[in-house]
Amino acid sequence: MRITCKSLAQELDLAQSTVSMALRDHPRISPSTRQRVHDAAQRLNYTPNHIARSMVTGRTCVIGFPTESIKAEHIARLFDGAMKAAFEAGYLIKAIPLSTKMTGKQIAQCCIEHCVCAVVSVPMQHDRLNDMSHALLSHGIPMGVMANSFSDSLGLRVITDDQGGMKQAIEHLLDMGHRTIGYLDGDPTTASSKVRREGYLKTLKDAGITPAPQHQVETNFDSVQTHRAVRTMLSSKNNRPTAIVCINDQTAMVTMRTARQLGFCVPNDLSVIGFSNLSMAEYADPPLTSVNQSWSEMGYITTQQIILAIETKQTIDEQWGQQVVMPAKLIVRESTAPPAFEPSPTPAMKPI
Amino acid sequence: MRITCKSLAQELDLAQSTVSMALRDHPRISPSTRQRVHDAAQRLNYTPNHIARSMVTGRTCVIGFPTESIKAEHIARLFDGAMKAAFEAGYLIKAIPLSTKMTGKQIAQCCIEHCVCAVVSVPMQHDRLNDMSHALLSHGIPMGVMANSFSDSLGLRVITDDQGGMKQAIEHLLDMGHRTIGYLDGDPTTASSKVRREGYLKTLKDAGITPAPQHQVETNFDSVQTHRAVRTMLSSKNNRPTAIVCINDQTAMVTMRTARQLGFCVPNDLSVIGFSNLSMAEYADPPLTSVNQSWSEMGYITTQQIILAIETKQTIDEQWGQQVVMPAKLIVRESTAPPAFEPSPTPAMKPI
DNA sequence: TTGAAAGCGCTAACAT
DNA sequence: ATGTTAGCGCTTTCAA
Repeated sequence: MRITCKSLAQELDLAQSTVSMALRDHPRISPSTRQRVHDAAQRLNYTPNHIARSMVTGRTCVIGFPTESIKAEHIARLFDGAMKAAFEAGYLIKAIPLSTKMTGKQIAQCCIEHCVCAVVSVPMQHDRLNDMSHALLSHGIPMGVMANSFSDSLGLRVITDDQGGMKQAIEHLLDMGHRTIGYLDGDPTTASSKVRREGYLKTLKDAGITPAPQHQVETNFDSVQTHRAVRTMLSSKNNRPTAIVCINDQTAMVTMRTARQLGFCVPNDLSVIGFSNLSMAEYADPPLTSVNQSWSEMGYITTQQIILAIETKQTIDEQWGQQVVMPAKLIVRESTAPPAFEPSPTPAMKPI
Repeated sequence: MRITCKSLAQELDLAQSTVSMALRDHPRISPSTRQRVHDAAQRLNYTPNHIARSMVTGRTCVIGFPTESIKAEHIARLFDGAMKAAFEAGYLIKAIPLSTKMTGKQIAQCCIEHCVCAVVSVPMQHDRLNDMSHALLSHGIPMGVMANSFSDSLGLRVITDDQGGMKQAIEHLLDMGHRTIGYLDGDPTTASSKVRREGYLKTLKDAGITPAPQHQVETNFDSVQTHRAVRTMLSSKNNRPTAIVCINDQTAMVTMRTARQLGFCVPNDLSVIGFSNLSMAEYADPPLTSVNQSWSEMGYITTQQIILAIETKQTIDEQWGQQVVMPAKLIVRESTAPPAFEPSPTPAMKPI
């Protein structure tokens, strides 16, 4: 059924090893033989068997991508970048589906079973990542972590400059004249939340502003909590923010919707900024100003670097603790504008 | 370095084949030996080598998922579903990145090289799909096609009931009293476009309504063209639609934004319906009524069925032309409402 | 320049 | 109930 080196060799009355080498253009095969082999391969529709090759070389040219889901846009983009970097280097990505209960060690085990040359990981809890990293490295399998802002080092890390991104967002608002800037956090225990909030606080501090505690609210990434938080902030008669910066785009979308329900016009009465620049930012009304994170590029760079590490046979010590910081960039759209010159009177609140 | 059956066998002074069978709980290995082997495997941290297994069984338990990109939400969801179905059956998904120039035959070649047991394909041009399908099937590799509405059969197809979905959308509007319903198409040459438009026309016809030609516009999935089309439709003094149904959610988002720019209130002055129910529909303002396509489920079912085909060794004839139709379901949110009782006067158009 | 042989880690047929 | 052997398709010595 399937044409193999062996069947080609029989066909051409050559040794199987000769065929194998000819197909890979090994210099010690004469040009004429090489040509004959190539012709026959073409004619008989020979397809190399990468599995068999892996068997002997011990290298599969496959990168594992463990994740619980790939639905979320940022994960899909990481995967996309990883897939492209892999492809360019002659590698392929195998998705390793995870259940929430799997430990880091089990994930590593799973990757090892499937003979991946390396692993690139989406952000996950610190302990899990740490366990996985150690289990993997003890088998000599390098790991890269994408978009995970933890400060201690595990293998290669490629992250977004969260703090710098937040700084741009705040400075954009400051430049336009905003002085009362609210902040909607998600889950403040995550690493990127911490770093972003630091960016928010530090940039304001450098401008001589200390935000009121009631203007910094945790939403737990929940629409209802976000809605309530925005409503509370905007109801303040004498100290309402003229802008709200959000931990992500979903939160920003809910913020814009809530503001409009309350009779505020975005951006004239309230500026809103998101974080991540998901595709919905572009389609929002008004289009959402958001801090772009280069998800695809993070996937791409991580994979590229990890392949480099494999191919140059870097030792684990050499990879350990490497870090690449991808710049974040504020994409200014139409959800931000200078605050009204005179603090606009709070519009009549509509009931909800 | 890596513990193998062989090294375990040496350790336990058993035959390598005994170890192999014990690990897989073959009944003919005595319970005591089996236990010894399992204990040692546990202790020495043995990890099976799936590549080696594939080598001898000839089955890799890997499904190929060829695609140019995985960024788009619908593709990511198909992948997610496929990944989960695969996992449950002990399979894994390998992403096969495609460049736009690859022919169907080349794609098949690539899948074959990487020794996939089966292929699940995202929607693509008919000829490409057809070539791929034939090349694959000639090697005995079954293929499933997800979300591709072409009418001729290639392997297994799992599609959305596009026409039924569109019918629900139109009936929802008719039930609320709409009689002038615009339609924004994308690229009418694609199969799903055709089927959806048929759903639109047929449902209206059954209600005794023939839509005006100027209310059916092709946007080519372009924001600028969509904007222009909406503006034109809504400028009509005496025959403007009270609702617009769109080929996808992005088009619907632009429609809502354009309507608002023109001073129309969605849904009171204009109802808007999208198609696909991407996550942005939920975050839109107002939240977008949209026809849900079960992307994950399509990926899941396709993969499940194709694995079934592999494992029951279905002949190609048996798979050929199988089709599963997934129901579409209108998700009613807040972008649709009954039309104003008296045709509302066209609001003063704002300049753009 | 080419052929022969070994072996990657595993499974499965056959032998004991 | 366990051991021995062959072989999956390929790469890589080592011989000729």
